Amino acid sequence: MTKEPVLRFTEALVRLAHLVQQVFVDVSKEYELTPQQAQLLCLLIGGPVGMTELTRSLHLEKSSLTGLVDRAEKRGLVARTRDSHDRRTCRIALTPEGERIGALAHDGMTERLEALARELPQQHRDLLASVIGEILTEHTAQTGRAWLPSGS
Amino acid sequence: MTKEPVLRFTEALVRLAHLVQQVFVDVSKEYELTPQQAQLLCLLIGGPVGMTELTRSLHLEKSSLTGLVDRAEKRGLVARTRDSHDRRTCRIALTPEGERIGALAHDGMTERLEALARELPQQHRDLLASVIGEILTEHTAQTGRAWLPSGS
DNA sequence: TATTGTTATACTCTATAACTATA
DNA sequence: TATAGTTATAGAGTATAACAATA
Repeated sequence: MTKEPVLRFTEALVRLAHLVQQVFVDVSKEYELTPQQAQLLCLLIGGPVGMTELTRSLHLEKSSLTGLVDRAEKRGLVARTRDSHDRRTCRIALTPEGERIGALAHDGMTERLEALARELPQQHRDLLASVIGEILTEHTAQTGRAWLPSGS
Repeated sequence: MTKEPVLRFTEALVRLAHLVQQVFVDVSKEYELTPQQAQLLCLLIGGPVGMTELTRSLHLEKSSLTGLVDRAEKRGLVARTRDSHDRRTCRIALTPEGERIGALAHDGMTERLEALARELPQQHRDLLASVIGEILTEHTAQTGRAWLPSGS
């Protein structure tokens, strides 16, 4: 028999999500990014991504993404590249500055999230990651890209 | 020895948070609420709360909260009440309609989050809640209020 | 003076609908 | 015609700074 947890399962999930979100917001602010911009940068760390794929990853309408990319481009963080045979499409790539800030933000968040669990025995940490993994493999697409949000 | 998890700990946290957030967004939309309005309603289910306490719970500046409450009030979901001896303060309470929608949204989210784990053995679910509880008790204030976001 | 909350302003984020360019 | 992306527009969310009312 397992000990009855203090928190209900759903409440634990919601509160954990809020905590992670707050880390995201705080670290983004440190680098003068909005959380959405930080998420975009983290998503692009693995290499350029097309607009359509980004709308799916970020769960955004294409026009919303256009605006997000516009503002990130104006700040010199990303650039649109047209290197495909289909001249309608474009791919979004990090600029050197975007690469730098994106890496800093990513590392900052990783550090802060690790810190959340610094009192946790390694065994519990692995357990948590494993069980979360069970949930995620059922409910999110596999893309291999780090920090891809939930959706397909 | 514990089996090495498939996901790194921080990546598991981030992706889980995105998944929960998406549930929040989806369910809110079902009831024609913004996620922020839904969060506000859920927070008020336990009873009226003052503006200052709300800014802390929601991690918002007071002016941002004024706008959020204004819009929720205009939709008939909440009402400002001035029942204190200090006539500067006000408390935000759910209207009957807000109570109704808030309960529906809360239950909808609970249901959807439970569904995420329906393939998980109860033992794993309890384990997850326990370990998350360990993290939360260290990093969030105790208020006893359901679905309070991370902060104090 | 200090605190509580609002107002004014500016910007970001988001969606819907209409549009342009390419396929 | 269909698809990829942009533009136009409207509304929500957020922060900073200045303000009003109360303590």
